[in-house]
Amino acid sequence: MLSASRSETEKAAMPVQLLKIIKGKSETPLPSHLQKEDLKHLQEGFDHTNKYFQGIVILSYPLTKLRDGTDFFKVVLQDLDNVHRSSRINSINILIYGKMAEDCAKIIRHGDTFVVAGFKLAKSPTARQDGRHACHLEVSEEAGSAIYIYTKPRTNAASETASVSVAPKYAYTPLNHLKDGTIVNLYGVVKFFKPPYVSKGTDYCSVVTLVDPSNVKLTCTLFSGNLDSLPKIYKVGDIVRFHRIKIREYNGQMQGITSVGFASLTFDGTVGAPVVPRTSSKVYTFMDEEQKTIEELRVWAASNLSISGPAAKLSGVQPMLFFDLTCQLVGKAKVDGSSFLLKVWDGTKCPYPTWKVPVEARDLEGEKVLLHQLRNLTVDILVYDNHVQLAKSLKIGSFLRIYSIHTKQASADNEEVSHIEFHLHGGTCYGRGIGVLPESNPDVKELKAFLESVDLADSQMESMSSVELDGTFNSVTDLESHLQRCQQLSVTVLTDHQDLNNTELKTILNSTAPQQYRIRAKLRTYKPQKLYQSIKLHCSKCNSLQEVPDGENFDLILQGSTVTAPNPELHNTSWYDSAMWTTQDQKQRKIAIHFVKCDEMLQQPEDTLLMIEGGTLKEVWKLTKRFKCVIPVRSTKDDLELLDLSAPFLLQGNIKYYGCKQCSTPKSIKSLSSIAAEQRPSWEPTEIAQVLGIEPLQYVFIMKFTLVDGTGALNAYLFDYEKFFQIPASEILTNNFLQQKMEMTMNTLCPPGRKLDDLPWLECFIKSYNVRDATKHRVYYQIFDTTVAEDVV
DNA sequence: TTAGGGTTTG
Repeated sequence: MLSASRSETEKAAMPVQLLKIIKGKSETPLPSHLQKEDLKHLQEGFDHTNKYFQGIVILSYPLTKLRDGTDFFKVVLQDLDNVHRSSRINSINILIYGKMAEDCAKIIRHGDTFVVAGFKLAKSPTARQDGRHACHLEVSEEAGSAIYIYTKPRTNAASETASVSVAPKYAYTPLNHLKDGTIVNLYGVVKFFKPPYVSKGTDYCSVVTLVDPSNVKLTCTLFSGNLDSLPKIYKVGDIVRFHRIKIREYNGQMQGITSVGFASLTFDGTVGAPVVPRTSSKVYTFMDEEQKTIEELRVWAASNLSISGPAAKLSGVQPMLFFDLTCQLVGKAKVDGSSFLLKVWDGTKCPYPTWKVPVEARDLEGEKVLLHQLRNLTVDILVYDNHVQLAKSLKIGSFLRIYSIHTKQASADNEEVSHIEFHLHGGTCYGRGIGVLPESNPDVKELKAFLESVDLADSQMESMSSVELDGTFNSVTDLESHLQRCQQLSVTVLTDHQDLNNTELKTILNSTAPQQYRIRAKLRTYKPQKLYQSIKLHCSKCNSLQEVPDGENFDLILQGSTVTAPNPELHNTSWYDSAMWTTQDQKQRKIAIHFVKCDEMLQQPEDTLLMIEGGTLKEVWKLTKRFKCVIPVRSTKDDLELLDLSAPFLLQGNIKYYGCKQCSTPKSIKSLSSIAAEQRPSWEPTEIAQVLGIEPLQYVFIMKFTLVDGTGALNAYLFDYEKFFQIPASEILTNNFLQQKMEMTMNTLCPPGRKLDDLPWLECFIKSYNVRDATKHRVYYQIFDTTVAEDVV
């Protein structure tokens, strides 16, 4: 009986799902706009928009149907925060209607933590009899409610005996085990995608190619009449979970296609980013196992998926290329039957004159004042054919990613100089299309912050490339002569091997690896174009690479650590003095700072290492300005300990030092006392890491250079801590001057908008090496013993 | 049904 209802559950396309819980705390955060509401505030007349109520399931009733056939499910939640208070009333009835009732009934279990948002509050007709809260909460999908259920991992045995229902346990098929004619659940890393577009039939279509650690590719063709139910993929590297996708053989290869009940979750593929699913489902399962899968796929993808294409800014565009642009829509206008105009900006200025598509003023939608203010920063993008319908529906002010825009150099008869045109051609090759990004997207947040910082007075200047603004070049003529010089001499030099002769790229490409060569070539293009994206963290022990975590992530970890108050028993020891205070605000946060003594003496602030508990990001940051080193810690019962290794284990100056999660075995904080015993400790990060059992990660530039020399083209990787650019990779993220310097260097090595003939030469030393796995063998190239020429930097 | 990845030619 039970097993029958279970298979029914799985067939019924029912994503009822659970979020995971660890150490009593959910790791999957609720949407940030939601705020917790106390039981006592659940009263008529209060505004409950953007509020959620959370309680423990203490009772649930069988799923029933109302007279009109609607499913109905009632649960009772207890507010744990109120259990020990004087108020007698600490439970409330929740009435659930429709599909949500059915979904919840299937997975809910006594003791689960139940979160409800978007509820309607009404007088409870049974309050007198049941002694519960005077109001009840009504929830349904139609009312826009959302339910999140946090559950502890349940064993199969537990679910077999669960009295209410059985949580569906999904099995996921690796991509190398897919069989024709089956319907499966799977995970994959997005290798390629076409954002949803209007098909020639009745539906939207999105094509997605996935890979997984089996190294097998699967291209899926997804259809839906509802744009929202297609996966919300924003970039290559995103991770998806598909439920109930049908597998078919097509042209000798497996292919995925939507089947009844298809559902998807999409996750940011960045290592260390919060694991928050993007989905249109209000209710879905998500447990420990799933989170682990995402984290593993991220790590796998970081070292196995090629770095995503250039995410160019308008300031970095070159003629005759295709690129993706993240931007904001400022205006739009109809042009003719087969094309439509979008006016967008990203806060930077295109270094070339850009074309303006003539349209009737009355056809132009958008705020006139803003369109005028931004006239020198917006560009006109003409979209064609199948993209017109979607473009028409876009809202002014929304944030877009336009994929595979084509830049074309052209000149009108009445123009002396050529201009650059932006086209989004018809068709969907290479993922060409338009995607709308939500405001919660990290790239949008970054763009918004940048747009807000743009000084419109500056943008009125006729030309604003970073090179000219830098002040090094006083005029365009200076820049020209500088570049001319670069065309004769090499812009890079070898630091060794000067006696070797050059080898043509063609010869290298036809040779076996491993070997080393001296080459003379031009840098046709490079990735990533956003230079800060070239900075990664490298573990020299396990050789892994990871993204540099963002400040937001650190802030969250710090916030999480304030849950544990400093333990006064650990204060004032032989090797540190402690100070503790409580903030005066509502939160009454406790902060403790432990000043490490050297040779039993306190040092000058600029020589002092301190440990902090309960601090905010801002406080930690301020301390780094005044003290030599800051180590964020938290109290345990009998010792201080480092925070999670997703946070820096040490901050020194502007630099955050991270440890490798895989290779570190954190030791007791007491180990630091061995350095503190020295008379004048230098507090070297490597030494601190060593005594704390941390394998430090090093900041490194990773770039892919496409080099050409007339005989061939090859991609060579640059893996550089400092030597090539003569800029320490560890410092560039926090130093504007160094960022400008690096941008200028790249503009010299590969000046934007130049024909191949006009590019400067680079002298490089490269080595080839083999990379083999079960199915493939490839030869890679890496640049080494090379540096940017002195008069370039 | 639609599309089935591998740039338009405005």
